[in-house]
Amino acid sequence: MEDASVLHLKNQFCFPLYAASRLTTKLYAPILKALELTYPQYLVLMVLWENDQQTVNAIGNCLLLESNTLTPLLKRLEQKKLLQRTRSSKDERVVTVALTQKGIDLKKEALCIPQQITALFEDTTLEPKNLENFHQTLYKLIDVLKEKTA
Amino acid sequence: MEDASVLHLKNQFCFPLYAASRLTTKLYAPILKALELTYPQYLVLMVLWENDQQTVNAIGNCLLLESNTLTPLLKRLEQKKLLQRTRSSKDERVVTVALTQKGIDLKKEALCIPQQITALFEDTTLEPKNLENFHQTLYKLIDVLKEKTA
DNA sequence: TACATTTACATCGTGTGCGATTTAATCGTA
DNA sequence: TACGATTAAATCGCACACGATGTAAATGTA
Repeated sequence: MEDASVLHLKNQFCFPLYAASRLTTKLYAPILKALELTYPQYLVLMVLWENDQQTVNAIGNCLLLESNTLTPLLKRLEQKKLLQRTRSSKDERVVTVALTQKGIDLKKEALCIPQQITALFEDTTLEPKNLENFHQTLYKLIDVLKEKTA
Repeated sequence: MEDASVLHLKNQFCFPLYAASRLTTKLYAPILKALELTYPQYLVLMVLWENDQQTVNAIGNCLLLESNTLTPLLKRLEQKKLLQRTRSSKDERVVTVALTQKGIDLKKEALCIPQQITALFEDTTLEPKNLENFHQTLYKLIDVLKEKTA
């Protein structure tokens, strides 16, 4: 008997991560559509709402993304007048990203989003205690993966 | 004091899922590159290695993907001579996907991949017991998300 | 001060994901 | 048996991701 079961989807942890991530994005989509945002755009704004005036590099460190992904994304947010990209005069290589007033104001609209998402889970059997463990393991996993893919 | 901490990345479970999923794909990339496969292509092959001769729909049910994503991906795998797409004669709407001999043979090369991935985690502090819980919660989460995004 | 190296961002090409729509075939039902 | 509804893929357009490369500015060092 050949033990090919190692190759079954159920026995790997890669696939469920991939599936859960995509489904989560899909869960946010209708809520974010009201703000005319995609999920990655929402992430960038969360980073800036927490700390305004960051470089492309700094935003990338928070989200684990690089300029090849961020530059076009930031340009789209700039076109929506939510932020402004300015090349630093001190170091011409650096681009600083700052929220516009419109971008700052959008935070008020976004404040209710976490609540809306949480509400979707209220009638489910996902135990908060398990979720706490889940959250911790997820971050441990990320740390390991960051090291292994560096 | 405004409680904007609900919007912090650390307090959401959406972001770590997104990050872990991307990092995992990156972990597989160099290993899959030896087989000239992308990660989603590898997933499709895993589905077919487990059960050959499936419709586009059936593959999509396994991976939670639809024809708009699968059709181009399957065409690329067909170009690589790993599988063949055939429109069913019984029901002309249905396309059946079958591995070629080359596709079947590739399974032997892939059998060592899970082992290689596992080996990368051997020196880490991720407890197998925690990972078991993690895996379970992940699948529960997927079930809930599937329902909520249906 | 020259100049190789490093750094920050941008650009390019390829491959997903996915909402929306299209096309063609089949099904259900009057 | 007509014919509207449903179904399976495909197509289209847009927005990521990301490896590889390019460009310009800053840095380190002889």
